[in-house]
Amino acid sequence: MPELPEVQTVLDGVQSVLNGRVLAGLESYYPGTVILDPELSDDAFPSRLDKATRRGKYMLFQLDSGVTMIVHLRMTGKLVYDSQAMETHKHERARILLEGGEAIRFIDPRTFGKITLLKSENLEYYMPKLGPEPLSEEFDANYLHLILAGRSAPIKNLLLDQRLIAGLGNIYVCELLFRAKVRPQRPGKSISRKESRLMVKHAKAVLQEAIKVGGTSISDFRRIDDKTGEFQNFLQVYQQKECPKGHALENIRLGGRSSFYCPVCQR
DNA sequence: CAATGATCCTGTCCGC
DNA sequence: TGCGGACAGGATCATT
Repeated sequence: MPELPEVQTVLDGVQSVLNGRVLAGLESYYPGTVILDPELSDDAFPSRLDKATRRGKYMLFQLDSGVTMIVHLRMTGKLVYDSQAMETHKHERARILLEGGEAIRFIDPRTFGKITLLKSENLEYYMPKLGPEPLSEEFDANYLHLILAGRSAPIKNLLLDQRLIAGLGNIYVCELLFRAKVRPQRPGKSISRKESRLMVKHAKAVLQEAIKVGGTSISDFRRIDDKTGEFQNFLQVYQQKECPKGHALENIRLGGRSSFYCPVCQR
């Protein structure tokens, strides 16, 4: 489900829910969903939220007990706020307990999502090495051109590699490649400096537009308040039949993922 | 190191 | 209606 704009949308929602509230605990209902740092202190809870941040598709909740909670939604994870959470939902894998019976449910049918609770000073050990944030200044034409040099893999696969750029996923890569008029199967090293500049520009634009409207709600993505995002209404190629100019789109598989592109507009 | 494919799971959709 | 197969927004591990 969630790429950078969706994760940012969820993070903003969770932050407003947690603001001023006391976190009482974390319950796990499915083996492997919750990961606990062996060095975790016993007094992780009760605590309050110090700071909520996003790194790529990871949400980081820094608690004032010296503990950090990392949430990754992977494909189908959702966070759902309930003012009175009683029986567990069918796909509820974990629950963040708040004071007074309130809770944030972690719903995840495919069980790929993870919540990690760790001593804040061990954060580096628990976070993978990620590339720059696509919305940061560090991600510019120079950087992109540099990491593409000498690479024979398709540009789409490289843009999805979180070690190179952190936060892009299948939907937004399809969209930015269309806007930059670059075919997804082009080898990284074949991308010109000019095309690198266009891809950077359009990556930032498409992400910012999506954040502005609360992300893309394909299938069942929801904000924590259960509202849908709106960016699915602005997709130009992902899961579409034709491009805005009316050309029939191709859908090929790259790295095991469906890749929509326009054979006329993209070169 | 780079590239590719399999894998972790469950639900949904499509064709027969 | 039922069944089998393909597919799904992600990341990691093994293999070549």
